[in-house]
Amino acid sequence: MSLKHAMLVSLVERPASGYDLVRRFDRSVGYFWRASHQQIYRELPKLEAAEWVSAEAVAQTGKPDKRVYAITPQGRAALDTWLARPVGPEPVRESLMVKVRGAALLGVDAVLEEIKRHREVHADKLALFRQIEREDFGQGPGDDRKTRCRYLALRSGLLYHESWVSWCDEALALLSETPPSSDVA
Amino acid sequence: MSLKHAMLVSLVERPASGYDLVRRFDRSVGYFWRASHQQIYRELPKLEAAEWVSAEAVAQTGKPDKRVYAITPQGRAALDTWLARPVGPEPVRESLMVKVRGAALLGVDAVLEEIKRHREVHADKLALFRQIEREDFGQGPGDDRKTRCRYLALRSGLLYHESWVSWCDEALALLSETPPSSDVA
DNA sequence: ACGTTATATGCACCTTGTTGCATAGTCAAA
DNA sequence: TTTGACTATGCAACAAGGTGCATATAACGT
Repeated sequence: MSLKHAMLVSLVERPASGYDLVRRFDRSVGYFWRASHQQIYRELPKLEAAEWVSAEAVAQTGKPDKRVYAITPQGRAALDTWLARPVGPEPVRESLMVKVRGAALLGVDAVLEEIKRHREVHADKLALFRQIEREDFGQGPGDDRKTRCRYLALRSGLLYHESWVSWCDEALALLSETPPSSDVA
Repeated sequence: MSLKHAMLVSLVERPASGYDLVRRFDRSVGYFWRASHQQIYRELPKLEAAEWVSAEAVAQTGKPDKRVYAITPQGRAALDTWLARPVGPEPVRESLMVKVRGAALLGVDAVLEEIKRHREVHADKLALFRQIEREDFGQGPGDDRKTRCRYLALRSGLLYHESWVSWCDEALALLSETPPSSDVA
């Protein structure tokens, strides 16, 4: 429900083309909301039809023309409404956990590999986020609201990947040492 | 992609009707994979068409008739294939974080309420999971594979909600004390 | 001349998930 | 006797997301 709103938030900062939005989603916004370029380009005409954004064609030299979108007052109002509307946490969907449940019944080997792979992915993200924390927030979370919000977004990613790495370690320890015959014991 | 497989895993334990599956998803499986009854009933004919499950009509006294589904050897094979196929972590999609990013630009008040609500939800889950941990795993994670997998699923939920509660506390502290004029300072 | 990378935009098809509605039998309580 | 709770199963419409494919300009290197 909130791809539209994530795009609006991005457009509040400054107007952008579809391509710009894709890149923003790949960078900052993408830490907490993934979207493919197909999805984004598909939403833009809808946002325009709802008059939440206005579009302007911009000719460029040396590059293809582009369409630059800006948020409208109606879009801004829609965003305010959405911000005020309480929404619960996203429902959890973890296929890794489905596999762990499967491991209980079907054997643990394939899942151990999978857990190792997940650990690696999360550890990489964690290292990246820790580096950003050192570089951008070595002096603390900052004083103004904007900086602190960026800091909190980063912290959210940090805590998330930290807890996953911890879990993977626990899981690898517990499942590796389990005697193979334990399921019939 | 893994609602089908989550259902198969559930059916490996024992055959079940659609209604049984719904209840299992609401209870144990639902800690890491949500599914509505509409979704589950929609998948069942597809699983049957793929011959991953077989169905049998069962007449009951005192209750409506039901269709009981059991996993087939082909279903079991499909499940093994899926377990062995590496899949990355689920993409992150956190509308709360989109709102926090919005708060940086549009004001913090609505989002503070939202964070408080999230904290409450996560704290409730956490309390529940801690209670289950005490009751079922007071003596530790257990010795056999099945128990340990249940334990790990629980741990995953625990760590997840713990990290959210921590984040909410950080966020409330940082955003409450931010001087309201800081965005123009 | 040829491939690669970056810019820039999209369509088509399919799967997955949500929302609202619909039906029907049994049982217990009010 | 009606109301509500539990069992049991679904359809229709829509929103959201994923996969694959398609196109075009222009800079840069080889």
